[in-house]
Amino acid sequence: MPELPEVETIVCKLRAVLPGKQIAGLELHHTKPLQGAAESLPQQYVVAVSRRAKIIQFELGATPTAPPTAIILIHLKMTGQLIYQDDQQRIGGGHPTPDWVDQLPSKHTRITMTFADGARLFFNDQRLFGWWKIIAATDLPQAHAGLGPDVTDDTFTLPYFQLELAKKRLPIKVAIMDNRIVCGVGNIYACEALNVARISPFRPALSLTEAEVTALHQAMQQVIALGIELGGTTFDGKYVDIAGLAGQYQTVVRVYGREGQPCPNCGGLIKKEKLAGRGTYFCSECQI
DNA sequence: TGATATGTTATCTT
DNA sequence: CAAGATAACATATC
Repeated sequence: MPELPEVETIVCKLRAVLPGKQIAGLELHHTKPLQGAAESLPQQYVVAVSRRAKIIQFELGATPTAPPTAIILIHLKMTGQLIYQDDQQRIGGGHPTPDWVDQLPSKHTRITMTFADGARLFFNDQRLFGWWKIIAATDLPQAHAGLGPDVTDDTFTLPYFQLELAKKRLPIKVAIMDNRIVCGVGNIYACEALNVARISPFRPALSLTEAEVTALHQAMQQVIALGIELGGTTFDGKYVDIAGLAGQYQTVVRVYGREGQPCPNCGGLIKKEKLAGRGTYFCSECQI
């Protein structure tokens, strides 16, 4: 489920509670999602919680303020959730399912992380696409190899974007969802950004004019920033009111999931077609 | 029953 | 070799 705004939201919430906590252990309910040495984790402290692309990072050290020596990398993929629970509160987020409110661990809980103070962090994932990787801090650059700049980062500059697009004949929507070009734009926000910029998802990337690339660059940053501000997107009517877990971007969504409805730019008909295997929503009038 | 799903990557086919 | 399309991962829901 999660796109970058949802991941960023989870990271912010966990950053408020995890740093300083000492890990007691990991309980593996399923072996597939975990790679790396889980036996090295007990006694380690969470020093920081960070993010790169859609990868959540728990930086671990021997004391609460030590430089991190190991990092847990977590990818939620389509259906992952991270839910933190102590005796006061339940926070976190990810794919909206009954596990948000049910007793945990549930049948979808793959990993439970326990802390010395009794708090627990549950990793739930219906489809088992998500993963945890435990690596040495020195291996972090290797783990990020091949990733382009984050859409939220200063390094995602307009000249860089122009240069990359000028090389590709790919449909523009496929290009902006390619992590080698730019990280953090998933299917929902790709559709949204192209609508804001009034560009057809099917246009070859290198066919965009300089003005169009500029508008798209800005639109991508704008829709991602709004997504983060609203705490991500929760496309599930049952859980939208659950404080601490649901996002609100779905209340301002422009085209995604709105086939047959009017375009917010021009009132034209929003259509849905398949592009590179993904549902693609766009205005048939103004996205040219 | 079949289509679809907010992600990424391997493997085909041109 | 490269671009582009398709399949694959595994499960749930409509």
